[in-house]
Amino acid sequence: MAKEWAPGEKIHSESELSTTYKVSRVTVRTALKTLEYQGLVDIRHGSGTYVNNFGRSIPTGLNELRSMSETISELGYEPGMEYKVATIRPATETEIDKLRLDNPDPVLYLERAVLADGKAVAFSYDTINISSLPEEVVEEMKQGSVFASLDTINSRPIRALAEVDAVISKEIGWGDERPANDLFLLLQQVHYAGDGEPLMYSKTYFMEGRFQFLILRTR
Amino acid sequence: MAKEWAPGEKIHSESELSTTYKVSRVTVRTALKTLEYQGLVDIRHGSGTYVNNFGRSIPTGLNELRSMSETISELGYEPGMEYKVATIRPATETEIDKLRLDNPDPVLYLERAVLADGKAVAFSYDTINISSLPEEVVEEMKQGSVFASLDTINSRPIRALAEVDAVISKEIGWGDERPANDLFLLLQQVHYAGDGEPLMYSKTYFMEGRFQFLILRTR
DNA sequence: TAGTCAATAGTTGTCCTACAACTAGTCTTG
DNA sequence: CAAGACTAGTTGTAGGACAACTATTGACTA
Repeated sequence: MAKEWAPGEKIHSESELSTTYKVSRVTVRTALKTLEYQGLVDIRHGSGTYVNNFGRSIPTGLNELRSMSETISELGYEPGMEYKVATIRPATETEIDKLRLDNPDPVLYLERAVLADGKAVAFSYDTINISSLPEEVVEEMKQGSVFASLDTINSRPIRALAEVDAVISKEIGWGDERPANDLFLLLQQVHYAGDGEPLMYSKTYFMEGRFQFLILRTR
Repeated sequence: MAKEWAPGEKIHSESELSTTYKVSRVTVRTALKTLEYQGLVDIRHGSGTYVNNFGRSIPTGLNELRSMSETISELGYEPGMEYKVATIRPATETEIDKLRLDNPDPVLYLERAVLADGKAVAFSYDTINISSLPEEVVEEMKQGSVFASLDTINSRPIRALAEVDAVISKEIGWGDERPANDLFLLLQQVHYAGDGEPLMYSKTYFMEGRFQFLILRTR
């Protein structure tokens, strides 16, 4: 369904949409419900469906799960990654907990700088649960995009639970692009696969000001 | 509908739920769809609906729009507010923009400390659009909960667009409960009413560590 | 025996028709 | 002029049917 009713007003009725798009009203309804959950429209009983006033001005927010690279390229920058560490080592206690492992199984640990147009915008410390991944995919992840590699075996994460914190630390990041005030916004999150298994535990430290974090909150 | 299928497994079929709860399958479907959007269940075509593995462990996150008081009391603390400033004054330029006003109309400006069990957890700087609010409600807001007052005239915000930042500043907050490191997590948000009109523009500075910010991200 | 394939029962997705519940404007009436 | 009744339009729910898909079972084959 295309984005044709752009402004902030009422759109056609469900029955009308149903006939023009040649699908049942039920299908139209579920589609509109989806838009409502995304905060794009407002469905009012007995009245109609209205495009929300901010509408197009919603940039991609934290609610939508995207890889860093995707987000960056969508914002119009050239995404990149600079690998500092990429090793396979036993899981630490926190990682065993977060990734729901039983023992200190081997995990893939990455330290990377996230680049936009060649400039670092964040430093990322990621731990990937490789217990159920084929060898070649793991090798691939040591160099390329983690999400892209997971895509090839069709097990991209579909859900993530993230915690946000403000952090001051001299220990975070490297190179001469570190912020002078040691100030970061920490996004600490666990990514889950479709079957509910934890795939990745990552701590990403964003340099304040180089990134905008938006959240759509609804009742 | 109660939370009776707690574990991480398959729940009854839609038709079954439909008969037991004596509602149509359409209604059951929309309810399940809601749960799916909230990340609680996973609906698989041809197979069934499954309770997601983390299930009950999801605490109330930023995705859900709640008043500070509600959130605090849900976490088991006694909510409170300490008013420092409560005046009606002309809107500043930023406020005109955020609240979509035309002129420097009068707005209600509040500076408050958010308390949990009597201890400050955040400092809030709020600007409320009073152009379409009755006088007595505005008076009420100068002392009580803003959300509660809006409830009485049935115009509680149903949506908010929030931006998160990490902030270091000596200018934020007051009293001897200020953090020593001047570190805050800033939640800068505009609240919208059901008709899409902006109701409130607020900047809330949370003292790092006294609050947990969770976000559920889905595809 | 082991492996492959076909059949099948169960489940979610969509469709159709009908009606209930609600909204907002129009018209009537005092 | 104001208040209430009326009404056309819209969303919400109901029930029954079938399509599309999944996972298991059982039969057949190598």
